[in-house]
Amino acid sequence: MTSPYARITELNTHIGQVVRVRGWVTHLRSSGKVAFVVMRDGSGTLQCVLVKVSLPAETWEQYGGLSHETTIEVAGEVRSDKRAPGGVELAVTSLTITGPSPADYPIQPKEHGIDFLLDRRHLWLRSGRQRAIARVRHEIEQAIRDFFHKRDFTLVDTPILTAAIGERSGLFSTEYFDEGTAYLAQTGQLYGEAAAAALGRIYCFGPTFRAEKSKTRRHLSEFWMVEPEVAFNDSDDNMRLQEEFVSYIVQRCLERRRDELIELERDLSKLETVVAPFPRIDYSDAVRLLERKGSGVKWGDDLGAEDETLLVEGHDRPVFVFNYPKEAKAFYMKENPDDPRTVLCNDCLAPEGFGEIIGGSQREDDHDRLLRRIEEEKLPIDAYGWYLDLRKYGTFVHSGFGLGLERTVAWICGLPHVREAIAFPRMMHRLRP
RNA sequence: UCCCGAGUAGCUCAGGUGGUAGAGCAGGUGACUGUUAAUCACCGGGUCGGGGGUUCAAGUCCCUCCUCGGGAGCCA
Repeated sequence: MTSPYARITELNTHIGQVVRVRGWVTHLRSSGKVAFVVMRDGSGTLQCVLVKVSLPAETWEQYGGLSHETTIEVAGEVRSDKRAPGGVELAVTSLTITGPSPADYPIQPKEHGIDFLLDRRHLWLRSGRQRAIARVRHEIEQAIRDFFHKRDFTLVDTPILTAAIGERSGLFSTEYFDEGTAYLAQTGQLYGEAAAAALGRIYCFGPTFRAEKSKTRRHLSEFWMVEPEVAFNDSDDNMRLQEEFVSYIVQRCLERRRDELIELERDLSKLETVVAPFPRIDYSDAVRLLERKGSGVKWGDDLGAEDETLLVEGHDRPVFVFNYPKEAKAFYMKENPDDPRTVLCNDCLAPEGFGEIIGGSQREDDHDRLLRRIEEEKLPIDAYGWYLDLRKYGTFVHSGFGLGLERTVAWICGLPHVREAIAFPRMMHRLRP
């Protein structure tokens, strides 16, 4: 009487066989003498059919003890049936409750407020939409690793606890033994530059932290970023790498996560056009274009979220905006030899108003110019001694970029807010669960 | 930090000009042999975010505080 365990996703290879399935109850429907239990095992969902007259009384009794999210083990014959969602169902002969669930399970198959759901994120993750997002995110992460691995990049894990270094925006800090204050990393880039001089092509991929008191659909206090750094790549090489990278990720999701994207009601035609090369707009041209479109932006300003949306209007793939004014960008970006007011850098703006997913640049490789920029920004020179060494001992042209994982997940899945793109989002007003 | 918006049943919300609260879903009970977020009947469920004020009377009007959401700045 011990039939084999099967995962729901593989049941169509067991038609006519008796199997056991373990999982959680997601829906209950009863018609008196026939009852339906829809269950989830993590691999898929399955409709189980219980017919009163063909079941032992105690098995039928068990049905009455079921509620939403009860953990059960069922056994029965796998049947092909047009009336079943997915075309396959289980004709139950025995049912065991292995984990009861009280009747007050809070998440119903209906609309809820975002605050309510985020307070119950640990349970919300069980819903179909959240599972689809998790699978697309996984595919994106795997695609990122495969892309770089195939191109002979070496993964270098950079520190999360750092001294004061990186960018200017808000830092999380903590006491660090006798060394004073440590800061949670906002980027692995500077360390990536050091590693690029050792290994040529590297990338880092990990969590990063920004303490800005920011409350918008594009912000998290903790998010994941992938940052490649390539020796001897100039800014043009850098953009070519970006467009090939982004196209690869999108096409791979279309190929392997189509079902999830359809469940998320994503318009796939908007993703199918994401193929390199991407259009490129010089910053100064972008400002002129924005002025014509009625934006209040002036040369020298960074571009706002609304400007970004205006720039990608009419494009069916991401758009590069390159060579921003020096003042709008970080100290480590290389001065543009053709226009010293600007630096060799680019943003990559996702279409449909999803905004900036990549920031990249060629790095300043001239020791003295970099030193001057550090002084101009009034950054603590002591902390940057090792970074300047990279220019002192065998300087080299190099470029890299950072791609925000959650923004990319949000774009590909069509999510209005990045908070759904990560299992347990960290935001200004949210540290738990 | 600034600008909007919202807090009413477990959840999502409705409550013209002030007269001490209502729906759907969820929960409970019952009916139903093929349901698809099943359907139908009945039942329980509320310090209307906190405090203060105006008034015979406040969910409703005024003040204040709190919490949250959306956006801005900044960024991936």
